[in-house]
Amino acid sequence: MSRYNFRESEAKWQQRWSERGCFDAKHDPARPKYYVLEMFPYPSGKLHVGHVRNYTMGDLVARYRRAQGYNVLHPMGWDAFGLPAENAAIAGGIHPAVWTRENIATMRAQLQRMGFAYDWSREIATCHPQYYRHEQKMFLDFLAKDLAYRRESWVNWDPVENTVLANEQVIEGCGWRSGALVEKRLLSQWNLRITRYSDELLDALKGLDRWPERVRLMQENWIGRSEGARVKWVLAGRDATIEVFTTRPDTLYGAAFIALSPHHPLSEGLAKGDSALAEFIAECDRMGTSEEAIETADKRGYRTGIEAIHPLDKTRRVPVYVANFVLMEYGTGAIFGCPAHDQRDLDFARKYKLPVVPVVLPPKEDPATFSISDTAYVEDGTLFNSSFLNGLSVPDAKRTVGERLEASGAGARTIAYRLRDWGVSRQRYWGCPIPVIHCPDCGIVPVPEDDLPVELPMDVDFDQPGNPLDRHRTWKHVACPYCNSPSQRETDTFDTFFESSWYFLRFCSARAPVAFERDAAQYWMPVDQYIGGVEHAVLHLLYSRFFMRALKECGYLDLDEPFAGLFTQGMVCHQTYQNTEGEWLFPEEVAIDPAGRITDGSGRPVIAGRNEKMSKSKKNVVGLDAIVDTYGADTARLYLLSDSPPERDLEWTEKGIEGIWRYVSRLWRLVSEPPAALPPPGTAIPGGLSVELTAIRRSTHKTIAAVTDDIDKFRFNRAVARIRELTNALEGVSGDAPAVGAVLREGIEAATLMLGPMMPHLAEEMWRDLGHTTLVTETPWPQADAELARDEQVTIAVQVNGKLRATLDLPRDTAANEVEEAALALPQISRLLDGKPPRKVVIVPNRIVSVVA
RNA sequence: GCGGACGUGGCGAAACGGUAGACGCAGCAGACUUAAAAUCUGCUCCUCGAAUGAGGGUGAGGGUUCGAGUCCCUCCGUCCGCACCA
Repeated sequence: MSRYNFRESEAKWQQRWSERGCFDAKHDPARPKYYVLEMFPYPSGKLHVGHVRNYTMGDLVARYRRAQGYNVLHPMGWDAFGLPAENAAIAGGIHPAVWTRENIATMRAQLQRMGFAYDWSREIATCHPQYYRHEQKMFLDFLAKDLAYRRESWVNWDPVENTVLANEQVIEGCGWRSGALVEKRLLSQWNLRITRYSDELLDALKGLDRWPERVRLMQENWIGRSEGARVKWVLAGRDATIEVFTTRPDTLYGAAFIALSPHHPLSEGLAKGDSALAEFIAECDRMGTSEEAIETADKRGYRTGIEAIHPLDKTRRVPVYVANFVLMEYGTGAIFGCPAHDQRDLDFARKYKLPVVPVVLPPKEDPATFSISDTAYVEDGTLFNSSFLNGLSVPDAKRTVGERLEASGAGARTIAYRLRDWGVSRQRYWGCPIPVIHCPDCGIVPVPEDDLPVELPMDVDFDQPGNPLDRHRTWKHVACPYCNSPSQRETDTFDTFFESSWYFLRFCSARAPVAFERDAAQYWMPVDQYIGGVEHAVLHLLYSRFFMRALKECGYLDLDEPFAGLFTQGMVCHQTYQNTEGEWLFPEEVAIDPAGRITDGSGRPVIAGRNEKMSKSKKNVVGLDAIVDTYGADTARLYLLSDSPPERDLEWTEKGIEGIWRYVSRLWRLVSEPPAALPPPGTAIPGGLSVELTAIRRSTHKTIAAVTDDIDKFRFNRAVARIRELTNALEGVSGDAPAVGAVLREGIEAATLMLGPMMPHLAEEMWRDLGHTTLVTETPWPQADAELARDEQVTIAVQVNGKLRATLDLPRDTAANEVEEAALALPQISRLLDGKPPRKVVIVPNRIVSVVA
């Protein structure tokens, strides 16, 4: 029995595809295009099987769409700037550029071994000056349109590493590497004005009907639109006002206090003459911003002694507090508290013994007796204790009070967003330099376009903590391009999400002297199918949507949304193992001894832990190279597609991959030793087939229709199951008549073509063995013949009182009265009816007869 | 606290409101082997039964329907996102 030699075969077909340029995308407006993209990887080292699941899905889509006649763009590149490269430099003395280049070479070779249908002529690496020069230009354009600006903001500062940390890099208030307690620091940082598009980004989510509902919801919550009002409160005895933001202007008559953020200008002003307040503010700053710090901290306030005059009733006054729970970054940095109808305000009021006056009466409550105890009432009701608002519902009261505030100039209805502008400055070396110069005379000036790119210097050292650009002897010292005074370059670099916010545009014309050619982008964009992890739901996926709008405003192109279709795939998981000391073990270090115990190979016991996402730190990774060496790329690909629905997590098991390998061998045997002799390609199938052969043909055409539908709907696991059903049936075909071979050939060819996007190498090998000289890669997707797929005989279920009692084989589309007659005549049915006529009979054509006794 | 998703055999999972468990993994039995591996064939939701068969079964409870894994309500559990957002 011959065995499929995947080693030879996979290398051979990869070479054929590459020589023929099968996957090079050509700009051709006459043809319908299809842009498939998987989120490009960070070149972290080596790929493990967990990494390649989404590339396998993307490749399936790309090859499938190509077979359907689309002009497919399917590129690959490298998100090549980032912290791990610098860490490698610090730890191993290797330059980040070298480390990154080597990793890219390794990972590119791994992807090529998998046989992915990428257009490698469009490969990009974001750390290349020919890439990042364009985003420096974009930044200058953003500056000109006021989409980029510099502002002081509070950041996470690691005092040991002397650098800013992202929120994700702060673990329980400490730096993830140094372990040092992270401080809040006020630093001058570049920001991108994403908030200019808050409303647009929110509204356009509705149109993204091929995005997962979950991701749209996450973005919606992240943008966090709240309708409310700004209300001005005049301070008694002072020539000043406080503006608060509220979503409940209807409860204004229930106001019991004003609370200011510790960073509110008024708080800071007052603190200058009030050392106790200054101390209170300092204490608030010391409080961490971690989840548990917020969870456990009490709501504390400092009473300033100032009173504010009620905007709707000049005779009423409320005390002004500075409170630790009020955020300067949201709304106006000041609130009014209505204890009766907000739980947090109620807790604060009880603590500081402030009055609790209900102003919304719940239905069926008596206004004379209704009072608030320890739970605020937040539902709808009828306004009372509220002057001109009395008797109104909450929505009506909101509108009425809004109109009144606007008429008197004391406030206005407005909308607040949770979304903040995007801080893009990083005190890092391995990133794109921010193209500005600090001149003592001209201030901060942009680098002239002709001087771009501002390239990273290569001669840097990582001996000391902090940003090497800052310490570089010459790089940062330049003359001001406008007045020639000695000046300094900005030494911060961009957040690496800057690069990934537009790389999909670069792929449209990857070697263009501009960021991207407008024509190419207008043809290829938007990405028709984007595939990646859900962890980017509000980061990369939101930034990219913002970039499209910002680039449109700067005249780069005329499109809003980058990704028309989005699919978020599940993770690949594997069992974890720990020894008794709690150290993690790689799967290959673990063995099962004859007694069935799990050991570490030298006999010491090992504890099998949870099934978790493959990660280096828990060592539950399966190397890609080892799998491809043992089973081949196609086997790995089919396993990743077949075992779980694509959106769900997949458990990688040795048994599972072995099962796929057995299937690969069976497929190989199906063509190399078919159960009946096959006629040459193109042999017509004779008429007058036997019942058995008709059934085989029907399976073939049904399978084509079902698999096509399944792939369209991203149900890859089901598509694989259908193909297996078909090949199982084909294995059972036998006979000597010429029609047998012809029908068998039709089935095997269809299966081969359908397997093409999943197991491209094996499919090519099978196709050639079937006698074809063409490539599967260049062969159209098979077409189902609806006529041939239709059943002539159907099995109809017969229920009595909802319970299945019998089945009935009848010709398709048998008349209802005949079906009913046949069903009632069945002995099992007539026995149950006991001679009485049924009360009711429901007939669903070709499916079911439901008898009510 | 707010928002969302999910709950089906030993396991991964299928199932336009219409025969629950397709397809596969694991397991059991058999064939081929001196033997093992590989391969092939059959069985495999639970209970009763030698068997035709009968009864039960999709986290729990209720409802709608001729008919509910699927739709509606209540509850339990798991997972995810956001979280002092006024």
